[in-house]
Amino acid sequence: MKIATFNINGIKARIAALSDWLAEARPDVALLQEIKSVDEGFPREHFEDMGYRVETHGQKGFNGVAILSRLPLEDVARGLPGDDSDEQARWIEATVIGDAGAVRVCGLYLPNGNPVPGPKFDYKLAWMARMEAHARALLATEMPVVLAGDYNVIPQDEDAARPEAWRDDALARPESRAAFRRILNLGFTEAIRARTQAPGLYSFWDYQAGAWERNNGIRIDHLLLSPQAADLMQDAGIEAAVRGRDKPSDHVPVWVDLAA
DNA sequence: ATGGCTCGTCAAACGAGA
Repeated sequence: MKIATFNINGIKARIAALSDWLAEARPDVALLQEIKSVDEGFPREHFEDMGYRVETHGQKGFNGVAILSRLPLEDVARGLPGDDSDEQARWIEATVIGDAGAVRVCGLYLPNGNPVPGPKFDYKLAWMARMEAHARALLATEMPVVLAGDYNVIPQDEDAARPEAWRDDALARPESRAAFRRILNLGFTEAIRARTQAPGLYSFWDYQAGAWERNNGIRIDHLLLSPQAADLMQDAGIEAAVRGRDKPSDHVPVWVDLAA
């Protein structure tokens, strides 16, 4: 079961680029962030015609997450538990029925948190505390669980081409990194880092200042595997070349392949 | 880089992103 995360930066602007990548990479599950669309505005039929079931959790203008799946889905849930007053569409999860077993898959769009300090940074840290509590509950099910998405966290300095430029940014602040490690330390395995410790692996390059051409990137899109999911991992990768195509998102797909 | 581009908005600048 190949599971990918991809922050597409607007579904309407990315139909072609996303469709091309789906057709060539053929992930079983694609977790999308920043669809920037309400549910009724998502081009559902286009992706159904490509063989994908479509589940969305959208909102007007910003944020929004979705699951595309070639495999059956059960028990779809929308919204991160822990704060009924939170209106932002940043979490969707479902159970994917694979040929060799079921996997609970969560797609997340973690808040950016800039500027620091301020209410947006407070919201980011509160959101991460809620995610930690929910991740603990998911681990207790003892199912294979995958937490995949745009974390807006640069875990370590080697995950940025210019770490000094991010030192005071919400993506690299010690509080953000500590909150990320708290989730990881519940018992999750980060898919890419289970495969390689190499520096220079990025999943985002800014549209500005020739960031892609200069390879001035950061690694902020991650897949965290529960112990039961990590035991099934076959491979993982980052599709960096997608950033160099026509009308690209500023993020690229990151994926894991599980024996499930 | 105190923001050089891109997206969505309900139609022109502006907020948000990272």
